[in-house]
Amino acid sequence: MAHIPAAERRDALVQAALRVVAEGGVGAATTRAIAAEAGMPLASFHYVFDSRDDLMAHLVTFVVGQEEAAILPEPIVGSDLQEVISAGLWRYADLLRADPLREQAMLELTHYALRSADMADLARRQYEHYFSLAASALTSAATHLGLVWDRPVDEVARILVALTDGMTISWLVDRDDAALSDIISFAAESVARFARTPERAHRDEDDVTRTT
Amino acid sequence: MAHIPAAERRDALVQAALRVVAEGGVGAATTRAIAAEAGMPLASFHYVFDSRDDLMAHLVTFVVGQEEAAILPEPIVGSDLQEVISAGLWRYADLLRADPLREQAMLELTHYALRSADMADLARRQYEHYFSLAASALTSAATHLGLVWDRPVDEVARILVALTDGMTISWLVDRDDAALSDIISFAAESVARFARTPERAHRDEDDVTRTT
DNA sequence: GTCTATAAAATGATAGAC
DNA sequence: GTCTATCATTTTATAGAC
Repeated sequence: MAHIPAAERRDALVQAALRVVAEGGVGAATTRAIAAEAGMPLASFHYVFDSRDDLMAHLVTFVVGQEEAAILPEPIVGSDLQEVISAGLWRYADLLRADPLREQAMLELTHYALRSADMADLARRQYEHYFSLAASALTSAATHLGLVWDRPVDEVARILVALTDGMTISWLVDRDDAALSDIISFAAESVARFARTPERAHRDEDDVTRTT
Repeated sequence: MAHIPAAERRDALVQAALRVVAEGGVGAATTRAIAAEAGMPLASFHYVFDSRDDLMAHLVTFVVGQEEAAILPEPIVGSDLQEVISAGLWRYADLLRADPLREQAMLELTHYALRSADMADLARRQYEHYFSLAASALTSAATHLGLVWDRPVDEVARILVALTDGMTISWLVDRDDAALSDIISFAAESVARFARTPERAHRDEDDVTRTT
């Protein structure tokens, strides 16, 4: 058959692997299934990847970049912080509802990565990336509205990511759109309370930042 | 060897399977690995279970009951609702830190169940069970303190479960105890705001009780 | 470089001796 | 009822023809 650059084959196989994982879970991602999904003979798989684990590591790395591209097409603007956060969460929620299997695959890949000594670090980086994305969105939103965060923005970002993961699992399990809406409302309202106008000096009447 | 009642073998295999999943993930839960962990020959596996899927279904059912026993040993009392919720979440967090692989296994089993047409319903029941446990804890806490929930307690329970799942994943990924503490503080404070004293008549300025 | 054919290992499931 | 030995399939990985 035609000659295809190795880099191109690698990309095609990684993307095929994501589709296979989305369709049938990590367990369904056999070398044969992936090669077939990519329309290649099995041997092409091992020509560009050392092993199945090699590809899986590349897959985890790949999906992190994908998530960024999907979630941050452009910054959200609005006049109310709660509204802005809500809109951002809804954008993710729409993504989730449009392609549930993909988000399910993302979570499964995180768990898969955590099981391997080598890939566990990839999972950590994946989440650091999420935190960073959330923090940057929160910072930009607050700045735009002339607000400052009451707590370190990294901390607020973490909470937002946790809420997102939680609502994702919840919705994946029962597909309850009303409940999804409830969680988004709660998250937006609760997280927005961490921002204040900078005019008002920071009160440290309740310094509950750390109880460890 | 000695005769062992079938029911006993089934229990032993299910518990062995949970240990294997905790140790190496769902992918590591082969029939051989499970039988070996239970100290039985492979044939005993198929003597009491029709197939691997048969056991996995029983495993998912089993872990739901386990989670209940672990989380609800006795109701938590206190003088402040936020404190009570925080204490409840800390009890779960301690469980998580004491046996991280077990909670990781729980999440993986949920994803595994969602992949199978038959078991997807088990996952739904699993979460309905979680919601119900959370709702009952929230009701009892509020009642104890003479408070009523501003929103349907089922809705608040869902949010609490989502927060729990989110903080679990977050901690499993980076094992950051300080971040865990932050999320618990946030959750307790934010969720507690949904409760009010019943003396004050229910205002229906924002009647958002049900959007189903 | 590409692909068919096959080796090597792992896995689900069972037969049949005891 | 229990367990060893084995089958049948699947899967990872590679050899070797083109």
